[in-house]
This record gives sequence, C-alpha cells and structure tokens, in this order.
Amino acid sequence: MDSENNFFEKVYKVVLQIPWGKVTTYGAIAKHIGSAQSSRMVGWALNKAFNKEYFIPAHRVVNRKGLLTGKNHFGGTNTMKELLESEGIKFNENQIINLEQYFWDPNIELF
DNA sequence: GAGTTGACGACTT
DNA sequence: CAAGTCGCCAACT
Repeated sequence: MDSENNFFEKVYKVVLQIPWGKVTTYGAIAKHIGSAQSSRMVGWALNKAFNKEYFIPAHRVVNRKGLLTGKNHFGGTNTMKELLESEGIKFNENQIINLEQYFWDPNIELF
C-alpha cells in the first residue's frame, strides 16, 4: 500500500538503514522525510515501532545533543546504552561522546 | 468531537 | 550564558 509514503514507515526504513556503530538524530530523520521540524513525530513513530512485529534499532536514534532521551521508554532499563556501547560508542552517563563521529546523516548517506 | 500529550528542535527573552 | 516558549503533526484519552 502507501506504506512507503507514510511518515512513520519512512522513519522505520531510515532507522533500519542505520549502519552498525552509527547513530542519527530525530531531526535528521525528520528532515530526510520532509518534515524537518516535526522531529516529535519521529519519536512518536519509534514509540509505535515497538508495537511493530519487527525490531527497530531505536537505540541508534538519539536527540540533537546525543542524549539517550528514549532510554526512559526503552523498558526502563539501560538496554539502549548497552547496545550502543556494544557497537563501540562511548558514553558520558546518557550522552554520546563525539556524537559527530558516530553521526549518520540519512540525507547524505541515503540521498 | 475536542483537548492533551509526546523518544525534539530552534528561536526568543 | 541559561532558561523558557513556540511550533510540528499525529495519536491517545
């Protein structure tokens, strides 16, 4: 159907395309979709993503500051941080160190 | 059917 | 420099 044109489906698609050891931001995804200022919708989409049957690497999506804001929704555990650490990403508490080093921009990589 | 919330971001004070 | 407010759009109550 029009799944590929749906806002949420696009979000899922991009998040699933994030390479190992990389992360992206809600704003970047929103921009790639065409709603640069609707970064909130990206977060909503990921929240719905848990309702999906397939797993969405939402732990690779962080906010503009590199803060694991979604961690609170990740089952209330530190799964999000542990997963990213497993991918070689360093953290300072809940914030990614050298975010730009791990930042993966869908607008550039996917085009 | 209407109001409020929500994994954010950028601007203004 | 830091904190507060507005804007986006859809879903949930």
